[in-house]
Order: sequence, then C-alpha cells, then structure tokens
Amino acid sequence: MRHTAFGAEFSVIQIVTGDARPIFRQIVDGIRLKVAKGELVPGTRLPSVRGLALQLTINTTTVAKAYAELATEGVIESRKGVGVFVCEPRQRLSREERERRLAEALRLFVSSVVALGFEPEEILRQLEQELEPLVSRKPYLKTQSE
Amino acid sequence: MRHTAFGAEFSVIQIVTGDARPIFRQIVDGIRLKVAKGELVPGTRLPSVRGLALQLTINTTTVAKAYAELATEGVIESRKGVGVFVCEPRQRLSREERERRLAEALRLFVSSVVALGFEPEEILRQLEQELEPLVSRKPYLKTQSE
Amino acid sequence: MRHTAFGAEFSVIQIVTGDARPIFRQIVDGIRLKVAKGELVPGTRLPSVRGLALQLTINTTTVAKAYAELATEGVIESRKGVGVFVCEPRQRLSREERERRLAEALRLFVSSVVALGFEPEEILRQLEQELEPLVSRKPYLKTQSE
Amino acid sequence: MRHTAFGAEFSVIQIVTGDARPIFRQIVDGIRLKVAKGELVPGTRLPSVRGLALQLTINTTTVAKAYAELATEGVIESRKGVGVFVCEPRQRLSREERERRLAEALRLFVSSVVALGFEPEEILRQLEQELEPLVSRKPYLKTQSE
DNA sequence: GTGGTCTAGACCACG
DNA sequence: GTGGTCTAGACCACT
Repeated sequence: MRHTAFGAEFSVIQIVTGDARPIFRQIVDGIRLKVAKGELVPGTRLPSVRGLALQLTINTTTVAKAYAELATEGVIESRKGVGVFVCEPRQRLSREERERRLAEALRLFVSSVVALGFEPEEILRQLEQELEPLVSRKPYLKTQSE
Repeated sequence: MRHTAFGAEFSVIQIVTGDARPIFRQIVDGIRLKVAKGELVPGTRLPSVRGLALQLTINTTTVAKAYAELATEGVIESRKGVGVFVCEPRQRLSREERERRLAEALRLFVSSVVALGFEPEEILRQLEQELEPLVSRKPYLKTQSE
Repeated sequence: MRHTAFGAEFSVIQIVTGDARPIFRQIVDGIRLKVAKGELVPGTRLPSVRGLALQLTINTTTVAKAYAELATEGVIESRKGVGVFVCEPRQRLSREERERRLAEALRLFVSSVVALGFEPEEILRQLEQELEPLVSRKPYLKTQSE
Repeated sequence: MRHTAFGAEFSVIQIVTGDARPIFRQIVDGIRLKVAKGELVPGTRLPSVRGLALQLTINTTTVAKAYAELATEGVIESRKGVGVFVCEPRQRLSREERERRLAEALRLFVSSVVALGFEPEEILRQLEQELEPLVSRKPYLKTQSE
C-alpha cells in the first residue's frame, strides 16, 4: 500500500458555489469519479477531515459526512487515528440494483436536457467524450496488487 | 389553435412515490418532456391547478409551483379565467446558458453512474434508446433563430 | 400504501444508555430489525425526525442521521414535507457482499463470546431462539402488494 | 510452566487493515481466542510490547493498551523485567455478567445479519462451524467453580 | 495528531 | 407541518 501526500498546490476536490448539489454531495461525487477514472489509485491517502475542511473553508462535519458515505460505498476506508485511504475496488451491488440505478440516472438526465434543444447526436457525442477516460482503463476490473 | 380537453379517465402526468424527485419536479419534467416529444402540442389545454391537484391527490400549492416554473420557462401559459395552455415553442435561453446546463447535467450523470461498473458502450446504447423518440421531431428546434 | 399513526403510548425504538453502540446506530439496528421481523410493515409511517427526537430526548440531527442511513439501505423512504415510511423490501447487495458481511459478523460475534465460557450448544440454542421469529415469515421474500 | 519463545518467522497475531475493529481490539480478541482454543497454553511467553509493535509495525502504545486489557481480564500476566505470559485459566466474571454480555453480543449479531436475507438455518450452520474447534477443549471451563 | 459522535441551532426545500 | 443541509463546537476513541 502506497501513501501519497497532498501538497497545498492542488486539491483532491473543488467545490463550486453555483452547483445545485449540496457540498457534501459534490465531495462524494468528485472523489468517486476520480477513483473510477484512476486518478486516485488504491492506497492513496486523502486529506484529513480537518485538512480538507480547512482547504475548502467548510465545516469538518461536512467533510466527515462525505467521507462516511464514501466509506459505506466501499470507495475509501477511514481508520481512526490514522487517516483516510482509497480502497481496492470491488463490486458491491446486485445486477438488478445497478440496472435500476442506471435507469433512474438516465431518466433524470434526459428530463433535464430534453428541453435544451440539443440534437441527440450532440448529446451522445459529449457523453462519449466524458466517458472516454474510462473506456480502456476499466480500473474497477484490474486485479489487486497488494 | 386547438384546444384539447382532459377527462378524468387519463392524466397528463403521473407521479411516482418511489421517484427521488419531489412531486413538483416530476410534474415540471414530465410535462416538459411530453411537450418536447410532441405528445402535447401547442394549444393543448392542461388541467387547472385545482383539477390536477384533485386528480393526483396532492396539494394545490404543489401544482401551482410546477405550473409557475413551466410558465417562466415559456412552456405553458396561464390565461386568467380561461385555463392553462401549451405554448408555441420558442428558444429562450442563450447558447452559453444551454451549454452550461448540458455540461452540468452530463457531469452529474457521469458521476452517478461511473461507479456502477457498466461499460461506456452500454451506457451510450441505453441513452440512445432513450433519446430516440426525439430524433425526428425536434419541436423546440424548428423556430430556433440562431 | 397504508399509513399507521403512532400514539404516545409506545415507541418504535428504545435507546439504552448502557449500550456500547452510539445512539444513531441503536436506532438504525432497532428499526431494521423490527422491519425484518415484520413488526413494522411496508407503508407504516415512522415518527417524524422532530417527533422521535423529542420522544427519546435526543437531538434531531441524530435521528436524521439514523433515518438517512436506513433510507440509503432501502429500508425506509423519506419524503420532504411528507414524512418517513417503511419501504417494500428488496435485495440490494450482491451474493458476495452478503456473504462477506455474514462472515465478518460471525467473526466479531465469536471473538466476543468465546472467552465467556459458554458451551457452544448453549450459544447456538440462544441464537436459534433469537432467530426463531424470522423462520417462517421470510418478510424479505414476500411479493410486493402495491 | 513452559516458556515458548517466538521467533520473527511467525507471530501470535496478525492485524488486518480491512477489519472494522481497531488494531488494539484485534490484538485483544485474537490472543483471547487463541488462548480459548488452546493454541496458546498457560505459561507461553508472548512477545514484549516493543517486540510485537515492531513486528506489526504499529505504535507501542497500541500494543500496551491491548496487553493491559488482557491483563485486566486475567488472560495474560506481565512480570517486570521478565516478560509477558499466558495465565492459568480462571473464571472472573459473574454468571449474570457473562449472560448479559452473551445477550448483548447476540443482539448485536442478529441485528447486523438479519437484513442480509440469509435463512436462519444457514446462519446457525455457519456459526456451528465457527464454534466447532471449541467443543471438546473448553480450557476456560475446567477450573470453573460455580 | 487522526476520525466518529453528539448537541444546539440556523436556514432551506417541500407540501 | 415535514425532512435535508450546514455550522460551531464539544467530547471521545484510536494511534
């Protein structure tokens, strides 16, 4: 297991005040996405609860809530008195539940872009770009090397 | 202009208790989607605030809030003492605003499905299916003046 | 969906000050257990966040945290402005994850009782008693009736 | 009394980072379990606080805390300037206290597995397997005076 | 130092 | 009225 320190020059996550999502959700989604993309590899140490709170100038409880959700999902692991680390990936949901969630997300996405007047081809093209970093990596399938 | 009356036997919209979205959001999204698909054509009369509230057994303030948002967007129009009608399509948002909203929706969508472990191809295929009914209609595009 | 009101004469859950588990966990475990046993049937309305907090003389945020976890697990459903309700049961975890959790729970249980000096038969007998209400009910397998 | 030395090639206990329990708890439970199973017989010499800390690459205070708890329970004994040894078994808890702990452990166990959807028979079968090594040994029962 | 829990109280979104 | 989020600050458990 490798521990990577974070300097002050870059951060694991940025929060956007204009974003509709609550702060803790932005943190959860952002870190989950970075882990899925392989930008945060298993074993990486995340900023401490207090550290990230200071960095983002938000409350420690907000960070703690985000980390708690990621820990429940199995994305990270919190160890009292030690720190927070990115976990080895594993599949936790049943096929049915995963499909249900995909369908729900699709429905929500379509309903929010349908009235914007974009060509379906344009939407698909942009989504493809967004998904591209995930195509050949498959970080959730690679074998453990610990 | 054609006026279509709605009887009690079918409804413009159905609300689902299992849906993550609040009721007023389901109404807004649902009607906007039907208009975009061409299932609700301009001039169609919608149920009154009180009528829809009765029909769905929800609070009138909830329907009023949904109709107010749709009216602000220019999707529907309330004529005092007459009723609520679907508007002629027109583009109200700037190119930048529309792109900003698409990008935000994409980001939200990707972050919520990325950890489900689906192949990008699978996601794109399903989205294509979902967008298919919109391909040849494009009611919101025909009067676009850009 | 049936809504059941709760009078002041009995409560969904009791917290024990001598219990090693934190308060929010006692609430989560207690309600999950009652649902699994069939004592709380789908559609039942749970006390409001403020109501349960008053009843147990704890903070509202503690109750909210417990309800949030149960909602994530799919045991209950929270609807803003409406209330909290017991959900229809469904299987959300993969076979592997369920077996992993059972093994972990077993390991924890054995390690905590092994030094108490009880006969294995005695432990098995008591566990059987504890599990008995679940044998013929199988509330998690019955079909939805909605 | 027999003294058994521990080389560097194997250890009394292993800590697992994926374990939900804190490190000191893993040490306490692990040694108590080995003593109960008879894998560590009375008089066996355990690694020193500093030695075990080095071996597991953890803090000495963590090992000291674990040994202190085991000493309080009467499982091990520290002799200044000599070393740490497994004690002769003796029953230190009252019948009531032992039953209270068993009941609490049972309650915690049931509440954590009940929602996993396993058949009670399956759970009992697996627990029986887990308890089997303890059936005919019962080192903690032979000097019980109750 | 680390993370986890709880309280007290505020504000917002929803019906 | 309902639940959801955030802040501020305290205390505890762990290393």
